[in-house]
Amino acid sequence: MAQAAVGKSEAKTTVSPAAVRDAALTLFAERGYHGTALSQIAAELKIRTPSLYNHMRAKQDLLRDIVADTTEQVWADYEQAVEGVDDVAERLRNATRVYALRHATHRREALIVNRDIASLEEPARGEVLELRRRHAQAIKDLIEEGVKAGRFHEESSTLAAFGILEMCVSIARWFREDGPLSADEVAEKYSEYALRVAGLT
Amino acid sequence: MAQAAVGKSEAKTTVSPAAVRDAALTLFAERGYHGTALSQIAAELKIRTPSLYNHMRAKQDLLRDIVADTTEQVWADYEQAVEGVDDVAERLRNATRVYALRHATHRREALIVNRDIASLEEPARGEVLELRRRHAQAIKDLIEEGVKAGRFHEESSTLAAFGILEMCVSIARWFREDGPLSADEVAEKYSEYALRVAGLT
DNA sequence: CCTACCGATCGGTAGG
DNA sequence: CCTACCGATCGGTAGG
Repeated sequence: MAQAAVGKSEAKTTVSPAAVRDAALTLFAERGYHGTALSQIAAELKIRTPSLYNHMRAKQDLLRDIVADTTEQVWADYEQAVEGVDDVAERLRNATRVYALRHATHRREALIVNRDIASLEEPARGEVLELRRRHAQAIKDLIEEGVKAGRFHEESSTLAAFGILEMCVSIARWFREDGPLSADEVAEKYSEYALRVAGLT
Repeated sequence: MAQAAVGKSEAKTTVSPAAVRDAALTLFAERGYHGTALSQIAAELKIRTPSLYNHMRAKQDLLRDIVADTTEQVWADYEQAVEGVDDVAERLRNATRVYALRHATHRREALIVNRDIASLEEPARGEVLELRRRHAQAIKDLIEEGVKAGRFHEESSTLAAFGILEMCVSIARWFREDGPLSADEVAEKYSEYALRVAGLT
């Protein structure tokens, strides 16, 4: 909402790359990448379509930046969440808490990543998918480690890992900042659900 | 795969409305509604784009039929799954089992419903959303009923219901018919996860 | 930041 | 089932 800073007045708005990205975030999340025209992004910023090119290179670059940055941040969240935590149940709790939290605090980004990856061109697409695989594998490994340690008792680690992750993704679909629960509270609940799915004893 | 029945030979294939829908299912699921051109659907059927109009009225009608039929079947599945079942835990187990099963056996339909609803025009869009709300509310009601009966102990019925449903939706993203687990086995596991999230005692 | 404009492609129609 | 074709719109460029 970089746009909000200048209001909707007639004041000479200087559009920035960040403002273009923000408008793209909103529209891609609402209508999808292919469902959004650059003319709509321009209209949101109250400029003409060709003027967008002063702040970006191509429509595809907007998608790539959004998806790549978000995916990298998800992985960084994970690494930070488990760093230095010994107990495997706490590692899984932390990992799912930050993942859930990101889906509540970055709803547009999450919706785009989960919907428009197919619209992403190579090589970005492959890189993003690889990072996502690594994240899912890390969750799966945590479950298996917990089972071996006798803390969890869910043997289908792959199914459980996918279910846990997608449960968190769902937050982006319904969470509202002005709803009854804060992002932190929702993240706390969903990390608890994750431990139940893993079969915490 | 109505197309598979006639193979890829040069034989005079008579395209049918069902074949057009099947090709649309595959392509919409892969690339999204706006990411799929009618020329691509025609190419899949080895005919020219205008010939499609002998078997359909408009591109939007293809989407509407797919989404509306699928949503109605989800609701019918639910009603059948809980009918005549007294125990509330068994009702939740059955309801989530059939929902999970449908996402394994009708992957393309599920992906389209969960991705392209925004591309659906009114009034179909509103009708579909209403039926989906009713389904989510039914799951939520089951959880609350179970809590009152002392069978479950998860108080956040809304969060749990969304989490459970979206966990099942995830199946459409990764399930493979030739994978290690059958659709029935996956559905069984996920209905068990649902009971854990609900806090079955 | 704009107007003017490009080729390509879109969904869909006419008329066999 | 086809060819021929429609107006509209797409992402993007030229050139101020």
